[in-house]
Amino acid sequence: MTALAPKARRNNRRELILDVSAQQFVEKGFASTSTRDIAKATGMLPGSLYYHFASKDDLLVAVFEEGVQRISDSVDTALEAAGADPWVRLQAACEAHLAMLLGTSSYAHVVIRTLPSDFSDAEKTLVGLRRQYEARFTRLCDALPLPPQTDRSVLRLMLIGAMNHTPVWYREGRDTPAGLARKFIENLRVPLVGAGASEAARTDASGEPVSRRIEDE
Amino acid sequence: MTALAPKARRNNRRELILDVSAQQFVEKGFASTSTRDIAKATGMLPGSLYYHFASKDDLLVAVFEEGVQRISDSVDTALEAAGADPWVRLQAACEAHLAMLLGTSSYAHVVIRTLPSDFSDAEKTLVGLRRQYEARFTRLCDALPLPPQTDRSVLRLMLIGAMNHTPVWYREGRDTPAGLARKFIENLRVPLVGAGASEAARTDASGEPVSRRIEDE
DNA sequence: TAAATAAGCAAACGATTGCTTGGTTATTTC
DNA sequence: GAAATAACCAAGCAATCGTTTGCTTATTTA
Repeated sequence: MTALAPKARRNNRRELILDVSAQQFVEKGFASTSTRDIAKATGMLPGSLYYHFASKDDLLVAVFEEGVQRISDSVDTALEAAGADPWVRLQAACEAHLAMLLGTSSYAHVVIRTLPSDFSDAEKTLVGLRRQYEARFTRLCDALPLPPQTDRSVLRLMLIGAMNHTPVWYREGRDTPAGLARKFIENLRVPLVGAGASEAARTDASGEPVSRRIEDE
Repeated sequence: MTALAPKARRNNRRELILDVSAQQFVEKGFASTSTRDIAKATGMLPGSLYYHFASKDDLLVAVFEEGVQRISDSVDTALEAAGADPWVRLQAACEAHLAMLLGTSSYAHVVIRTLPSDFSDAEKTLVGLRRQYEARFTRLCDALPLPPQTDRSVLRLMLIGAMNHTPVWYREGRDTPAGLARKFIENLRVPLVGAGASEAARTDASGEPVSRRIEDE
């Protein structure tokens, strides 16, 4: 070894700083969180943060990276135990995603809330990280049995948009991540009835009078 | 008259300030937009803004109100011409919502992007305005012919979340608001095929017994 | 034409911002 | 036990922030 890893010597408060930052970024937003706010919550002086991070932007990138790591791990773990059915797998991924987003940790929430375009220097990094994570949903949606003309990209983006909006309205007790994931998938899933019966009710693509949903009976 | 309306005398640059503010709030975010930025873009001096608005927060509230007004009018107008079919009506509302959100004007975008909790003083005002607007979607979703156990609140919140996420990924030319609205609705609409043939393909998603979508009639 | 007022300028206030710099302490390593 | 270094303190810098205050100008109204 000798010239091996630096390996956190002694108590390293880097993690504490990250925890506090994630929480405050979610509570007040990045721009409205001052480095002094973070320092105070960690029990340090403002300048001491710069021993661990080069800049405030750098601190956000670190929180973002940790958030992507955590939510990715969570989804991957859920998928390993999810079996083979494509809809069940997608639902499991959504449940893991929502659990991270609505849970006590703030890291995933930062990933969702942060607009990469607000950080022109790190924009590519942030977009790349998020894309790598969301690739999981691309694959999951590609595996779904869907009518041939379905736009799977739009389906995926709908689902991601719906999930990432939950922090705005979610109330603990009234719902659960698992329950929401189930309802989300239930609302998107098309019952693939045998023998293409479903196409009968499909709409005319160009937006004009669409076949009615319940017309008979 | 004598004691009648104040009635904008001469050129009133209030509207210009609002336009500029809406644009910059969307571009850089509220906290990262300084009053000096806004003043410069209007050709005024920083202090002059305070002749028209009492504070920066006040300015945001004004933009927000204008945004709610515009998107509400747009949706209402679309609904007047939309006929009676519940799905067609919902799709028309979505198209109007998306057109405002993805169009050139920034007002609606501010409404979507602004987190009321970031403005504790005006939080109730902002939430109230947004709720009044979104009530339109509550009514539209209530009118849908859906399986009895469907959670219409979740359906509505899914749709709103999906729509409000579009500014993140929308690219002009590749999609249109109308096209997206159609795909969104298409993905949510369940083809009510005759005689419940669909149940065959239903699966129990997460180990919980999921009530089937289409069971009766 | 005189008084009133709408609209904005000019200049600065105090507070807060992200960050730097030089020194200090405690722990390791040799 | 000496040298090195990880981790932080103490103090402050320059820039920017939202906002205020007093004054000027141009347009209305009477």
